[in-house]
Order: sequence, then structure tokens, then C-alpha cells
Amino acid sequence: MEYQFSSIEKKWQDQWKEKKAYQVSNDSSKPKCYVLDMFPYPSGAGLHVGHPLGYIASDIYSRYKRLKGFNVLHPMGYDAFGLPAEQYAIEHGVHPLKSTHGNIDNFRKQLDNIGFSYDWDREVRTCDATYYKWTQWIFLQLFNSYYDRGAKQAKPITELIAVFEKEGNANQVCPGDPKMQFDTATWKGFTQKEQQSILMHYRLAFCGYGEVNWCEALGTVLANDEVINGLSERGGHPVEKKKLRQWYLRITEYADRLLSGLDTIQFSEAMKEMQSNWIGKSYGAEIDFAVNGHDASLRVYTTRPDTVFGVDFMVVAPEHALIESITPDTHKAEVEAYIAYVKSRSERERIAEKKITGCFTGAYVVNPFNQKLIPIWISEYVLAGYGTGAIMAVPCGDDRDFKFAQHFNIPITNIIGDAFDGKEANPTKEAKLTNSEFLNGIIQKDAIAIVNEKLAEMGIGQRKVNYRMRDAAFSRQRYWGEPFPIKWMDGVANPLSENELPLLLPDVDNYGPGPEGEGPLANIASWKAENYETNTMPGYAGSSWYFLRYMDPNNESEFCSRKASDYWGQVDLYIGGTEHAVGHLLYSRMWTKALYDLGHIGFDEPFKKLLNQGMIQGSSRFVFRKRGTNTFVSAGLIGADEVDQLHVDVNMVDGFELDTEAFKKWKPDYANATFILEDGKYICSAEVEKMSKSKFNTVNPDDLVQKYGADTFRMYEMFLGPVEQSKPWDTKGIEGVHRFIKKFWRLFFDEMKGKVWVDEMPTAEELKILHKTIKKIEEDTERYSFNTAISTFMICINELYDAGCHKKAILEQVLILITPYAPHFAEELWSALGNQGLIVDANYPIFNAQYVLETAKEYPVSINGKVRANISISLDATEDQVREIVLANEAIQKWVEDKPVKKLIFVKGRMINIVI
RNA sequence: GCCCUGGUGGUGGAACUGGUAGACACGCAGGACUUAAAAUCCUGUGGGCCGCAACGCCCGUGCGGGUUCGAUUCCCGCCUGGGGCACCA
Repeated sequence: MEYQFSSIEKKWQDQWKEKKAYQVSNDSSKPKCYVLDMFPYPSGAGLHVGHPLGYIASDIYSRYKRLKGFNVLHPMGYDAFGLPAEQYAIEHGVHPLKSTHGNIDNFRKQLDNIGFSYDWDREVRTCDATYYKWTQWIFLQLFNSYYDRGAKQAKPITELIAVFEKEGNANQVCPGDPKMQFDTATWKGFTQKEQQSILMHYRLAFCGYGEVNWCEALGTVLANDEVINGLSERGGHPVEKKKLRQWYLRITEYADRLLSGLDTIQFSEAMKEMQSNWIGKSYGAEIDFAVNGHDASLRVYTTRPDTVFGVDFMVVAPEHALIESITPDTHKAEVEAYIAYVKSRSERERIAEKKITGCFTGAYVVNPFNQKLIPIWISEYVLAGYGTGAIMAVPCGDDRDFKFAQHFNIPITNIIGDAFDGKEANPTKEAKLTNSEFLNGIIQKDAIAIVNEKLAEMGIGQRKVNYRMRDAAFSRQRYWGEPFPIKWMDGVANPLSENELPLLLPDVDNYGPGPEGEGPLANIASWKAENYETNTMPGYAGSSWYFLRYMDPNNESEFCSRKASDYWGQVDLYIGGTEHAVGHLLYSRMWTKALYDLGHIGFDEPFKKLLNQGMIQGSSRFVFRKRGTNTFVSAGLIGADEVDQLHVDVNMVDGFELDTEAFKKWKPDYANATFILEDGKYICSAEVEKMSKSKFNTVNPDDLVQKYGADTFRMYEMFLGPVEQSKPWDTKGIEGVHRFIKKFWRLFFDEMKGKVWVDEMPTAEELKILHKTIKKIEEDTERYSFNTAISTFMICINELYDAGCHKKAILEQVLILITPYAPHFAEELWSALGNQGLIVDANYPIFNAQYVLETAKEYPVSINGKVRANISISLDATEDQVREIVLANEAIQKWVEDKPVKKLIFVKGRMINIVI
């Protein structure tokens, strides 16, 4: 009986479906385990071999945990709102819902091919009203909350109102406007509208005017992480700064918790690094410098208060509020011209050119420590949005300040003696200070605290922590997203009540932008008549909480019952790519914390362990066409002729050898192609690139599943290397895995003889092979080392094969071990052995150390670290006995001769080393 | 520029806490079976030296140092691939 994978796989996929084998209950006495994939955006291009890598890994882990007795939640769904579907709608007039559904069907078909154990009854789609109803609901939770800095947690806005009525805002600094202050009476004196406007400055989801990344070509606002070098991530269109009314999430209030929470979760160092860089916490001080001749002071933020005697000039951002009042008439024209120049420059130009520009205001501040007058400059390199929008420049210690000083011939004060060579700035903290009066002779890093104390004493400064992270822009001028559950009345945003949800996304006639940068919803008269918000939520809204919905997907009265979220808790294993490091992974952490603060869930980090799968790259193949001809030269024969290098479909190339007949049929242009061959072959050149349709280097999993079966495909993807590692795809090796599976099959069935397994008692040697394998597979699967697990299976089968073992008692156990990796195969043979029920419900074999006990060990014996002999010695031999045996050995004696043995190192069960 | 990662045979990779480097595969070479092919099986396969062969010896984990009885693994300095951040004061 031959291994007929296609009928076997079809059969078991049908059986699983029929028996609802992967349906998961929230009611179980077993321990829980939640294994999650980052759900995909269903693009029109379909899956290539890179996509399932993480899905296979998570599927193996889920199935393994299930066999180990866990109640495993392993769901899948679709992140279905987003730009591509809308772009497609604009170009082809197809409703995004329709194209999205088509893409989802196609995805599902491809996923089903591979035999995943998803509980499809729990599928979520972010674009379904039954789902986005709750996205809107969570938005309202954020809208109706503020962050209590004292308690370090989100609280209902009603509590804040109560505080205002009792004591004003003295103990609740306004995050949106820190200078705002009012007492009880003032609060009560405000109109309803004024009160609402103040509350907006506290809300966790709020609306405000702000500089945003505006992309004219896309007609929308983009988040910082959607802008790359001044161009939009999608489409590569220019992006500029523009002031618009936008919704934001006050994620900055969570900066510190997002940072400290990293210590409680298992993310890779690289991932934590990326997140903490993004949050960008810095410790420094704010210092007030009195402006000479004005009753005003300039507040700067610095991380280096120790350098205060080295300040040679101040620089403020062009937007700084103080500029107008302190610039003397003599400098007005110049300053205005410079500000106009800065405004004329796009973000893109600024980043691309990085020119040193600036302008002196004509005003001075006084250094509070030595009364020196310090000129105030304006320059675009100082950002209005960070710190106080003003810096004290210390050219001898900061590279940018140094270059600025050089460029404008500003004299430089050296406060670090020999550590500064006059040619470049030295940012050290280890130098001894000079020219610094009371700080002279003190090491810089020690001086920081001294200056901070002095500042506090003088009442002109204090320690200050700053974050680089900005509040997250949360609105898009697009159609295909969640509508905001907000009605505008007299300039006040009114939240819909819970029973008005969902606010359904209406149909539109055209998907183009509305008037004045508004979204397409602004084009609908009935929508405008209701005064609904015309923006929609960004792509990350739905994906920020989907892992909670899987726990309770059909709940119509709650986003997720507390009972369900208490049962499932954190995601135990989350698998996905690194590209979401500072987007999705940060936002979903924030949403989780907010929902936790408000008491809706019982944990404040969503993902306990994150595993990043590597990217599978494409291995492109190229042919060389002689310029102006239809003749193709084999790679090894390219001489002086001018040739054009062209991508060729990798599926027409075997290794490097081109199938010339297939090539001719590929495109009409090539029908009459002629070839210059080497050794009768056309050889292509190769390059590793990103896998993409346009490079003709994509490999479709469907083709491989058809040719080798899903089980072979699954195992091969894992065998390729560690999951975390990026690597180019190469189909060649799949044969080896396929051979292995067939070999395993032949332990059960012989092509001629049919059934060959037997019901005999296993020998000690066979039990040893089995238990060695159980131990290793378990260890490897637990640490996600799937590639080495597969090689362990190969070793096991090779050994059983060599031992001629066809014993059911052994084979059956190995089948259970391999179930997570090759589920269809295991299911088929499990039932062939006469077992009732599914192998996915079997009990995992239990390792018994007794079977693998060794009595002796083949010790490597080295002399001065070089292995010279292998000697078998009993494991319970004492060191003295070992010494005797080893030194008596002929091969060792030859090396030792009559030299004295200085030392003998004996590591039990490992090795022996003789030092002479 | 700063930060994080990786660099091991012809190839993918293994070696988990410092203890026989190259497991397991691919590829290649030779052989068996077959009319032939596919499939399957067997043998060899890091480089070099000496040899009829067995055996044996030397070198070898990006490069140069160091610690150690012993280093792919730890430390210092450099080269290099990949990723992230980038006027953040």
C-alpha cells in the first residue's frame, strides 16, 4: 500500500470538520493555553510560501499543547478594514466589502489546504458590524476616560468632573494644556461648551487640531510609522505637515507603563529595544533662562545640566511662542523671512537636505550662574513638539550645536579641557569640568545632580522626564474603516449611547475624499444631516483588541464577557512578523492597559510571549538577453556583448537550469527565442530578494501541497531553519522531507506485502530509541526549535528502520509525537492500527528515564585539549578508577610517554582531559 | 551616527549551561535493483599531508588578540551581512 497523501489529507480534513475536532469550549477543567497568529490582511495576491511559516509553527505548538492535556484556543480571523481594498474600489468601482469577501474566501481555501487546527466558529472579521460595534464601544470607553497621573491609571471622566467640582484641577495637570488652571468656582462658571472643551484635553480618545502627516495623493493623514523618509509607506507619495482637526489616542500617558511592562513579558531583546526606542524616555532637567530686558524667561529642556557653563547660544524652534515678543525691531524682518523660509520647506526636503540653517533673533538670555549674555537663535533643527521647543546649545559637547556654531561663527567655550580638541564635539560624561566655576574639577556625570539641586534651590529649574513618543493619530479621511460613534453639535463632540451601536458604515457613491480634507462620508447628505463624524478609524483600531473577541466571539451584549477573559487570560504564545513592532504591538498593549484600568479585563499585558517569525525571501532567477535581439546567453558565457538581465519565473528553473521550452511558452515575445547554451544547458544567475509577484520569485504553497502533500509541506517549512530566522526559499530540499515521510510509512506498509506492523513486545533497544525521541521532541517543541525536532524524527525513523522495528507498541507512540507536525499522516496510520477516535485527542507519550539509562560511556580522552582516544568506561567509575583506566590505555600512553601528568580533568558523563 | 542581530562544509543548518565541531537534510560522486525510467537501498563526501589500505598526523566555526586543562560558546579590538532609529537636546 502506497502513501497516497492527497486522498488521505482530503479524508481527514473532512473528518475533522464533520466531527468538529477543533471546536473549543470555554468550559473545561483542563488548564488553558492561548496560541495566536497575527491575523492577516486579506490581500488580493493570495498566500506565498512565506505567509504560512508562522501559522505552521503556531499550529504545531497548539496541537502539541492539546495532546499534553491543555484546552487550547487557536483561532483565526481577518484584519479586513484598510487602504488596499479602498484603493481597489477607487480604481475598479468594486465595493470594498465585495473584494474583501472574495479575498477572504481565497485565503480560507489556501489555509484549509495546509490542515490547520483553527476553531473557525470563532472567526472574526474587523469589517463586520457585529465586530466593529465593539470597536466603537471600546472607543467610547477611551473617549469617556482620562488618565489619573497620581493613581497612574485610566478612570471614568465622570470622576474627573466630580474632582473639578470639588477642587478644580489643581491636582490634575491637564495633559493637553499643562498651564491651564482653574478652581471650583471657575469650573462652575464655565459654560457647558467651555467645560466640554476642557474635558477634551483630558480624554484618552480626543479630538484636537494638530500638525499631522498629510498625504495629498492619498487624501489622508498618516501615522508616524506609516511615513518613511517623508514618503507614505503605501504608494511612496510625498507627505507634508498640515494642521487639521484629528482624533488622537493619548498613548503618551501610558508611556511609562508601556516601558516598564516590557519587563514582564517575553519579547525578543530586539523587539523590546524597538519599543523602548520608540517611547524614548530621557532623564533631564528644565531650566529657565531670564530674557535680557524682558519680563519673560525661556525654558529649555536638557539632559546635560552639567554643561550649563558651556552654553554659547540658545536655539528655539521656529514655532516658539516667545519669538514674537522678544525679537527687537532691528531683527524683525530677518526673523520673519527665516520663518517663512522654514514654512516653505516640506518635511521631505528638510530630511533629505539636512542643511544647517538658522537666524539670530537679536535677543539674549542671561546665564543664571555667571550672568553671561547668551544670544537666542532660531533654527529648524529644534523641534517644537519635543521638550520645551527650546534648547541650550553647548557646542563643545554636542555635535549639532558644534556644527551650528561653526557655521555661524559663534565662539565656542571649552568646559572639558583636553577632552575637547576644537575640531569636533565630545559628548562624553566622563571628563573633568573646567571653566565652570563651582563645578571645576568635578566629573561631568557627578555634576548633573549638583546642578539640579542648585537649580531647585534657585527656583529656576527642576528634574524632568521626557518621552519621544507622540500621541497616536486616530482618524483617517477614508471610507473603509469604522465610523466614529460621535455626533457633532455646536462644536461639541457627543458620544452615541451604547444602545445606538453599531453606527453602521453607509454605502457611498464614490470613494474619493470629501470637501476640505474630510473623508468620503462627508459626501453623504444623510450622514452630514445627522452631524456624524466624517472621519473613520485607522487600520489599527480593529486589530488592537481582536485577541479578546476570539474568547467570546458571538457575545451580543458585551465585547467579551469578563468570565471568558478571566478564563483565557493572556495570549500564551503570539506569533507574527517584526514589522508591527511599534504599531500594532504598542497600540494593543495600550488598549489592554486601558481596558484593565476600567475593570473590563483582568490583565494589563495582552501577550505573554511573542515569537517573531523570520521573513522568507525569494530566490530570483535571471536570464540574459543580447541587447536588441531575441537571443539569450547562458550565464557562464556572457562575454563582451551588451546584455539585459531579466527576471524569469523561478518555477521554470530547476536549480539554475532553465526549462527553455517552458520559457518560450511563458510570454509571446519569447516564442521565437534562441539560446546560447553551455554544456547543452541554459544556466540562470540568481539573487536573493523580497518575495513578490513582480520579481517572478513567488512560490505558491498550493502547488507544493498538491505535489508533496500538506504534511510534507508543513514539515519542510519548519525544517528550513529556526522560525525566527529569515532565509531564502529553496524548494529543492523538500524531497528529503518527503522521503522521510515515505520511509516512516514503510514501517507500517510495504508496497508488495501490504501491512507489515506486528504486535510484538518491544526490545530494550527499541524502547530506548522511543524514549530518547520523546524527550528530545518535547524539549524542542517547548522551545520552538521545530527544525531540530524534525531532524530528531528523522534520526528516530532511521534507527527504527535499521533495527527492523515494525512493532505497533513503538510506532503508535511515535505517531502521537509526530501528530502536531504531520497531522493527516498520523491520523491515517492511527486509524489503520485499529484505534478508535482521533489521534488529535490521544494522550502524549510519557518519557521514562529508565529506558534510556546508560551503564557506560564512550569517553573522549584528550591530552592538552586535543582528543586522542575514545575509551568506554562505566558511568559509576570513580575518578581514581578512571585515571587508572585512562593512563593504562595504549593510545594514551603513546602520547603521555614518560612525561608527568600535571592534572587530570574528569567531567562525569562528558569527557576526560589530561594535562602534561 | 546610534542601537539590536547574525557570520560554521558546495547548500540549508546542528552543537541547549564552555566539554568529541559539522547532527539531520540537500547536492554531488560511485554502486545495487530495473529492458529503461521513476521509486527504493548501500557507500563516500570540511581542507590538507603520509600511505596499497587500515591507522595516523596537521589545519579548520569572519579576522587579530586574551581568559581557560579545554572556546563556535566568555572578554577586548576590528571586518562584514541583515534589521531598527535618526536633527528628540
